[in-house]
Amino acid sequence: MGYAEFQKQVNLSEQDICREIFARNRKTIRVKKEGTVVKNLERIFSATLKISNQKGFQAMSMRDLSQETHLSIGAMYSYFASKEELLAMLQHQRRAITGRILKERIGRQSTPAAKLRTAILTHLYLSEAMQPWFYFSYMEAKNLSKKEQELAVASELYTERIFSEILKQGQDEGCFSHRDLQLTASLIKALVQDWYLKRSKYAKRNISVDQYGQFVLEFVEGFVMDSTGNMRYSHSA
Amino acid sequence: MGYAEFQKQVNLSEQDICREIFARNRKTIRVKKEGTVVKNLERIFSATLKISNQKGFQAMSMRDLSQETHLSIGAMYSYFASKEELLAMLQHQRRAITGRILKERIGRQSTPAAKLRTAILTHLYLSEAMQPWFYFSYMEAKNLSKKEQELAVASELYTERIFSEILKQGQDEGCFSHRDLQLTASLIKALVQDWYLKRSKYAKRNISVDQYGQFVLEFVEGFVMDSTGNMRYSHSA
DNA sequence: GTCTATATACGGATAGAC
DNA sequence: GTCTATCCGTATATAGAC
Repeated sequence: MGYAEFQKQVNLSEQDICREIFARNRKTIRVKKEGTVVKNLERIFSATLKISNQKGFQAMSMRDLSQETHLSIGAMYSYFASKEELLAMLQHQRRAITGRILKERIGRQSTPAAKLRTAILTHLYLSEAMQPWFYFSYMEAKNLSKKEQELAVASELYTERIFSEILKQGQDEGCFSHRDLQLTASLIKALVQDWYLKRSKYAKRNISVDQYGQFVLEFVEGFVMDSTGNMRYSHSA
Repeated sequence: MGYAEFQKQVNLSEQDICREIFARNRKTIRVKKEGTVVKNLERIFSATLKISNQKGFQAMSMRDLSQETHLSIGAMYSYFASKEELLAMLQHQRRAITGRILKERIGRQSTPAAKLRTAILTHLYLSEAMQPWFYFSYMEAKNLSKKEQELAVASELYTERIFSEILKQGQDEGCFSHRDLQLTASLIKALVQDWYLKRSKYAKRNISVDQYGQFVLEFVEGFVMDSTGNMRYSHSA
């Protein structure tokens, strides 16, 4: 699976994302015409991500946002009740999409080796397709309310657990070497996260997401696979 | 080399750090008595790190800081000209110490294998001894002025280069396998950074910095070392 | 050296016209 | 649905007393 193929299979346009957000928040959004809502939510989210990822969410004023979206401050407040709610919506949506797609794609694989590859690449490709969302989620997590912070931590642990359970299954079936499951999972996650945290560095060096993914796979598989190399015969489709 | 040994060899008390900051900023700091300055700088920096690492530097008000330091706002402004300068001082000091100690300790090693171990562990132990500083540097880098941001990026690339040059030397001498130098260095850095970025997670799991270091070494060496295992005989003292 | 009081600007949020 | 005008709290920074 390469990134191009992933993009074809998974629909992650800004429009689709905003339609989903509208569906979830139909009660609180005062504007009712779907076309209008989706168009303006796209502006609001993309502007928020752009400005926040440059100078931080706290430092972004509603006036900044108004200028970037070409909407008045009053109009924007038809779509969320407070700045904090805007932050929470972004975080929530990122988590929902990640969880859903990871689960779905890994579920299609049968062997632990294929699952591990799929988990790493899917996570990586998701973070590529939604890079500003992932970067934002990471950097702004500590500005959330206490309750939302707990959700963010839970989500982090959830994806880590996906990795560690695959590793466990592989160990039990004898195709992975015996390593500390939790620590291995943590390090894998760190490698995947570096892609979206330092994306401009990799862009400057002309490293594509496919190259990065292959490299991480080699790195991880060298550590995790048995020396008998039983991995070689189980590449995923 | 374990963390305990590192701590004995390297002096990184808050007091020493603040004395160094005073030395560098003698002209701009209006208070002149060294004892007073060092005492208050300790308060100011530790409070800034504490509050900022909880809710972000932008979200920390001077009133927050005043309360935590038990200094009035006016008094604090005797030590820096603006909030932005306070941010820059923290960043600058962290970089200066990191660069100096990394260079010094790696310089003492002779073989690439020993250098690699030393580079990884020294970076890790530094980030442990100064965890709030490292976390702060990472999370607040984008709030710096453009000029300071360039310094931060340069510093990031500098430490990455330290890794890639060791890898290069190892390849040339035939004791490391042939991998993409820059990418390998990036991933090593990502693994080391995860320690201070997710420190509370590791603390909850009772993973010590020594355990983490050993695990990262295994992970990295498995990827980088030749299968002949010529590493085994060159552990650093 | 440190404090209190204050200048000045900007923040989020809302009301009500259109 | 969107805009303009405005409320009111809080921000950084400074002046001048002690």
